[in-house]
Amino acid sequence: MAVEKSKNFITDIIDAHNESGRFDGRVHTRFPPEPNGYLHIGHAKSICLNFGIAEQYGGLCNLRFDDTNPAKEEQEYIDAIIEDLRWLGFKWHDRVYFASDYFDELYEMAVELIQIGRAYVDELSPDQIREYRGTLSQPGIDSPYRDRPVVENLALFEKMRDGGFNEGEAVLRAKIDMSSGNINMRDPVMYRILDAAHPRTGDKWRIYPMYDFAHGQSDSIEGITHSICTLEYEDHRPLYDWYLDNIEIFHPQQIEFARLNLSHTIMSKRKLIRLVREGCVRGWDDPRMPTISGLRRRGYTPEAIREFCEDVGVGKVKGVVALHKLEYHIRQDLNRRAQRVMAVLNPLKVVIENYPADLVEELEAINNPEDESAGTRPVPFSKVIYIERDDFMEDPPRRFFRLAPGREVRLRYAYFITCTDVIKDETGEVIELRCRYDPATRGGSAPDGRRVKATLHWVSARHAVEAEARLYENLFTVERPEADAEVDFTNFINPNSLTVIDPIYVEPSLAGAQVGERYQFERLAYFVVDEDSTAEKLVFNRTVTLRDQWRKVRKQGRKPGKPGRRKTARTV
RNA sequence: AGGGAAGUAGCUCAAUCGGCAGAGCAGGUGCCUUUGGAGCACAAGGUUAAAGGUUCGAGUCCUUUCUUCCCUGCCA
Repeated sequence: MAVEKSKNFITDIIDAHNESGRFDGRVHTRFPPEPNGYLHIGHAKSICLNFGIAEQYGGLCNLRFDDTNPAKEEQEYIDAIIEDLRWLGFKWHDRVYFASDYFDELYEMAVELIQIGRAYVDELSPDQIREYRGTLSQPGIDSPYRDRPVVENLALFEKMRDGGFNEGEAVLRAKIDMSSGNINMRDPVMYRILDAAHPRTGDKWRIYPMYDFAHGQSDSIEGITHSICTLEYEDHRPLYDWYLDNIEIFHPQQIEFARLNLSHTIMSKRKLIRLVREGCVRGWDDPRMPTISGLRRRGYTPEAIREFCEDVGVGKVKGVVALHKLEYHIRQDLNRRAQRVMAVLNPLKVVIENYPADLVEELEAINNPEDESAGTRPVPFSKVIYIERDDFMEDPPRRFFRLAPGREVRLRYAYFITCTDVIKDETGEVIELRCRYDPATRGGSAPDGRRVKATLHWVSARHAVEAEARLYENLFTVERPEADAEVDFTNFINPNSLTVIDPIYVEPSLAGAQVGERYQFERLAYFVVDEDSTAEKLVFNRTVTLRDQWRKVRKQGRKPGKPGRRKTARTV
């Protein structure tokens, strides 16, 4: 497959570097997740960007875990992140690294900064450090420990490393400028003491580097040329540059872009973890979650996600992308590849009175009209079938073309039928339809050329397979659940985000469906077989509905009804 | 007078050296149809945040103003 040539402000910068020869034409990026949660669609944008740019320029992209905080990071997340990246289809070969791989080198670099008088051990308490830092509009004050001699700092830093201090009693700080307008430059902490075992280094260390001290140097060690990160690190770039310049090692270019925000969902890891821990969803891979694993279980394809990221583009403007856009891409992809089947979610029994009671016909159905090679399959037809309850109205409004008393419609791949009778229970609810079929319309077309306005999907009652359907809607009822600082985002959780229908009736060809297989239930939606499926019962997750123009028609159809209300209002 | 960044269609992004402001999605209208799907056609959508300046000509260059966002973890 050809590499898509995308152009954006980052490729402009790279092009300029290539012209000036700053990196000798080399392009080497990295994707640096912190293993403290699962990857989500926002990460996908960064992943596509970093791996995509490397591919586009014939360069490389490393996978590097930013594991500098053992208090928050776990092996479970490392494994999940790798699985998600693989699934998305990106390859880093053997270039998977960990910031913790560089703890020894980082330590030596810190010692070097102490030796040239640019770092010192501070014994101020955390609270004092905050006070001394000043505020956004007021400069900070130098720590009383700021001007210790080099030898003392060296000894103290060793003491930190060797357990001579407790957590919070001492930190190593860069000596930069306590009056800087950029708070990151007010003697930032380089190392802190953490009494936590690290998933990879065990208990070898009790001091751990801060992000700012680890990231740039890790980039440098790996020979990264373009260190692409999100906008909130713009303020950190001077510090990124300062460390590299003062340690005097290879200097990559940090570039910041606007991370992805999606409407009707949240992207903050801290909040996603709350959804999981507070039981708002069934786990990180709940199909309602914006996580990669959630989208996977929902039935999304890697291709659709990648197309989406490409479509969204890269810029520096913070905005919110409409969820519609993601849905557009999964429909686009699934329309091409998903096999069509018939399934009835909300059944209405139909008895075809003039059809022989014991006859079963095998009708030929097209598996995928978008892909002839997908072939056909037989679908059994018999006297009693189920149709969708929504496909019948006893008193149909204008523009409702489906079944109604006396009306003729097509049963897909089967026959034209005409509704002759409506059977109701004692409450007046329609429980069964009586219809007659035209034997001459077998396959779905009339020899006399007469046409019908609607085609209905159906399932033979005798042959129907019972299954469970899980219908998902947006997890949140508002576009921006995080926008209101006063109201906790959990208040906007959509109570109807999951609807379970059990049973639904699916055509018998689905009997052996495998977990992960994607289908289009004709006229309804795309579904994927969920891992909760058993030999006895299939479970289908609704990935995304088909675009439903009837909904629009119905909305407009209400308008003619409104004048009546207005009339009433006027007369009152 | 804290520091940093961003303002182009409802949303996300384009616009070469300064040369008639474009695309995709959403929304609208219509056509077509054995998925009311898919597809196709058409129309609409803008004082490029604002003002001033330079210029034959400014989204683009200069000045000022406005709005929004980020930054006061021993998180990343």
